[in-house]
Amino acid sequence: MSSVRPSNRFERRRAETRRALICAARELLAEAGDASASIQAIADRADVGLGSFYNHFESKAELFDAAVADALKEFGQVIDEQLAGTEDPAELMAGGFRLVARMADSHPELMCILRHRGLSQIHSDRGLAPSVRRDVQRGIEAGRFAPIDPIYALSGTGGALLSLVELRFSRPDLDGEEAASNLAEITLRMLGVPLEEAHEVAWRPLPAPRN
Amino acid sequence: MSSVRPSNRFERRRAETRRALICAARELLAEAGDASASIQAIADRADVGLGSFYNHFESKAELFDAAVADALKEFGQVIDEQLAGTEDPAELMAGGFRLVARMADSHPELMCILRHRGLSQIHSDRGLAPSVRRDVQRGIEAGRFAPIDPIYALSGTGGALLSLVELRFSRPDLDGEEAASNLAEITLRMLGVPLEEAHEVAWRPLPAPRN
DNA sequence: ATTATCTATAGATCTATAGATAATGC
DNA sequence: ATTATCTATAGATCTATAGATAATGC
Repeated sequence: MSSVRPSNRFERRRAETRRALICAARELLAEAGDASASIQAIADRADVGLGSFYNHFESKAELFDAAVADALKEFGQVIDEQLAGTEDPAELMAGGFRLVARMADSHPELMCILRHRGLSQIHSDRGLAPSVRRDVQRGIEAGRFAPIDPIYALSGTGGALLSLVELRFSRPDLDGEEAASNLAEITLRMLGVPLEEAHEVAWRPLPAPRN
Repeated sequence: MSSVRPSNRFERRRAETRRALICAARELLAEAGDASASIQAIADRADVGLGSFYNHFESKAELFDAAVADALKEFGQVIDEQLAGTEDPAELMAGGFRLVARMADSHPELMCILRHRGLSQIHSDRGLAPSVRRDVQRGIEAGRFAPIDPIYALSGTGGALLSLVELRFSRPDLDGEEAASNLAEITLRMLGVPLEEAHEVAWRPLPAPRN
């Protein structure tokens, strides 16, 4: 799964073309909110000949799927990295919500894609889902969360997270930090964390961002 | 807002053409999951001349927006009708979740549209949002739910509901009733309903469906 | 020699309109 | 007479490919 460093210049050049196409697709996906850009427009944005597209992808859908997967992967990496030092599953969950709200400002392209494609990826094995599933499992085992089939916990938390993303875009007038803590708080309740505890964790100061 | 009964045959014919176009758009939207159908294909499906499209809509997006609004309106009506006799806000909320899960089987077209377009409509003033907002408000006033700004309650419950819809489609192997009750239960917790009470309400027998 | 990329283009598809036709109001 | 609908089509756009060009491996 991990991308091996291409051995020779041919493969590097090929990989670079592919990367440029995926990057262009991510941009256009975020700008339009859908996959309506023409292949010509994608190739132009990637500064790549039209014919090259067909060297890498059989259809536009295939490229956009790859672009979404790429964006979700980066999304998961950013969050995981920022929360690497946190152990408590409840704090991890709340931290995730609050970092996502901030990413609406710092990584708008990523958040636009999540907003439009996230729902169908809630149970995907890429992006944030595996981490969330693991944290839920851990929280239940530690008695921090009430016992529940993780698939429902994942659905509930994922849905709440996506609605937070939507809220950040559709209501930019609202305070992002406040929205994130509020939604984090009620999501912790959803997982069975007592009311006072959920409140405390969701509004606790965040660990300082890494580099 | 309510559609007045057209007075003469001209207006009825015009309304019928518009209705056929919206109906066709709903079908194609549900089938493809996006707005990629051509205007020609829409007109064909509606059994209407291509030129007629431009008598009613300026662009494809305008028609699809109208189709989504139409679907959401019907969605709200179906749910409201089925839950007309229920008073308790917690029971209303749980009932909504469970009816939506059933509608994945009984109204698949409606649910497909909700699945792909619902997130952006969470705070809309059409569809189910106004009813949910009202029920949340009532539940807080009655002390059934913990106090919270309704916009966050709406975000959280809406997100959980949409993830239930997604789950019904992406995992048809799961028991729909069980999924609905589980997600209803944790959503009630989210609103501050005590654990045992949330469980009881979410698994309580539903009122018999009305004709 | 091999392989990726690029340019040019054929053919398909789509949008939007013009002008003809059919149905209704008054 | 008026208005909605329908048919036919011009022009734009898009997809996919064929063949030429450029870069690298061995």
